[in-house]
Amino acid sequence: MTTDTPPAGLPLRERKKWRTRHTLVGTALRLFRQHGFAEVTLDRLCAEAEVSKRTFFRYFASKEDVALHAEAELQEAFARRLAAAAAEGPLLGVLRASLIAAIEEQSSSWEERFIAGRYLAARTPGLRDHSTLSWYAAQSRVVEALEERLGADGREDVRLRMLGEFALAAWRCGVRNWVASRGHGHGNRPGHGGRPELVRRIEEAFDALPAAVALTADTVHRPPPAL
Amino acid sequence: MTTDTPPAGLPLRERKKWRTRHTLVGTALRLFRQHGFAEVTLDRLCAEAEVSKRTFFRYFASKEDVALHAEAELQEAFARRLAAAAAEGPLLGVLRASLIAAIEEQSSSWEERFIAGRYLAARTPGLRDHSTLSWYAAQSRVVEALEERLGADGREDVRLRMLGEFALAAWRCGVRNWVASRGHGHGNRPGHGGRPELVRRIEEAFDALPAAVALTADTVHRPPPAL
DNA sequence: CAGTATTACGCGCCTCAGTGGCAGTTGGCA
DNA sequence: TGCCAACTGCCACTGAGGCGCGTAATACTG
Repeated sequence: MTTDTPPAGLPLRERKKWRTRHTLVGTALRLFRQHGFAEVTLDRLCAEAEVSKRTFFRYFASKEDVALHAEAELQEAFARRLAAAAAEGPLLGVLRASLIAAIEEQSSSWEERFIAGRYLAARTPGLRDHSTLSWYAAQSRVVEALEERLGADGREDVRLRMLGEFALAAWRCGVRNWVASRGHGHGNRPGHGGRPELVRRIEEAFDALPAAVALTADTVHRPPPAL
Repeated sequence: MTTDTPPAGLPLRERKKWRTRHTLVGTALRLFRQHGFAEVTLDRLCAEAEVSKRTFFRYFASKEDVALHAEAELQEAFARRLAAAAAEGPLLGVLRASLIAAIEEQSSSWEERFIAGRYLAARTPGLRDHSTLSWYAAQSRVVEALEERLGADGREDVRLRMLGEFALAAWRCGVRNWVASRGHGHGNRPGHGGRPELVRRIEEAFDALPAAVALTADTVHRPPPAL
């Protein structure tokens, strides 16, 4: 199951922690996929991963967290990218580029975990909710950091907050359509359904953003009449 | 505590149900405000309201639901207004008008409950999350209804979904700044902090929407230098 | 290579939200 | 008046999440 070697150069203690976390995520995703998220109790998961429940909660704040850990990694990468990016030109473009870059910097084992998480979220309302919330929180953090950096005041100028919401909307919309399109393609053809496709969907959503503001009822695209 | 007479003309059974729900919401808000959301157990709440816990869950899906019931009412009114509205001109304007109308159609006892809920949510992460989720769900329902009505396909044209996200963003942003401004005004001066102010904040957010798309770093409003 | 300070871990216990079965009650209606 | 259906209460149960404390491993110091 992909690489399970901890990043070299870390002190022993950190390597152990890395392994514990990695084991927890791995066994959790395996069990959830086999038996369903709700059907796997934390007690069982902990028994399987050979850690105490007490320890589990030292690594993850909730049962949902362990299933969606890949998303948390992405959110962190996004925040890092944005902090490192130069704030020049349209800020929406900066947000967009940071998000795309964060996706593309992930490893292939991340992609596996991410897809596994989305798979679970697609059939588990509780997980969908958790994902929604975590992205909203990530967006809030990002906007606050940006406000700090630019010396902006969110109470006086709401446009920056709006930008955050836009980026979040594009992400959600992109992921949504990406997931939907993965269902149709009879299995996972290579080059279809992976990260490139996800990135494409997100960019599509970003592209549609400016035009959406002025959308009227009669400029809505309707699907071709069913045959 | 405001009106507690059930809407006339209902059959006896419905009036009883109305009273049960009303009692639950009332005692819940009172207890939560007195002792904090987390400190009040459902057992205690049910004892105080003189219903069994089993019955509580026939009325509300969760402990959070009863605290934020006012928001659910507003969401429903919003959906109704939108369904009744003519889909002409810019759709964002239709969404905006429906939301504002929904707020303004509420009773004054609703306003009390709404404010009480926001007060609690402001200091209870779990409630904030619940509110966030419920609004996101409401927005999804609204967009789906609109897609249905206009015969649009969300997979082909993401702009309609984006519109939903815009409206949601304006709501969030409006409420956020409304709550923030209520804290400063040394108590609740009449005409300040009520629904008119809330509506004003939301409209402000809607107004800022189009300009936000093109926001650049050097056009961000900065607060006047602190003295 | 001692000894000591940190830090993580496991165990057992607890609270409480939320669920399900089943029996009792009450309103609607003929 | 009596039946049916909806509603409610009681009770036992599961599972998430938290907490104190004793133990064991790692890191640091001389």
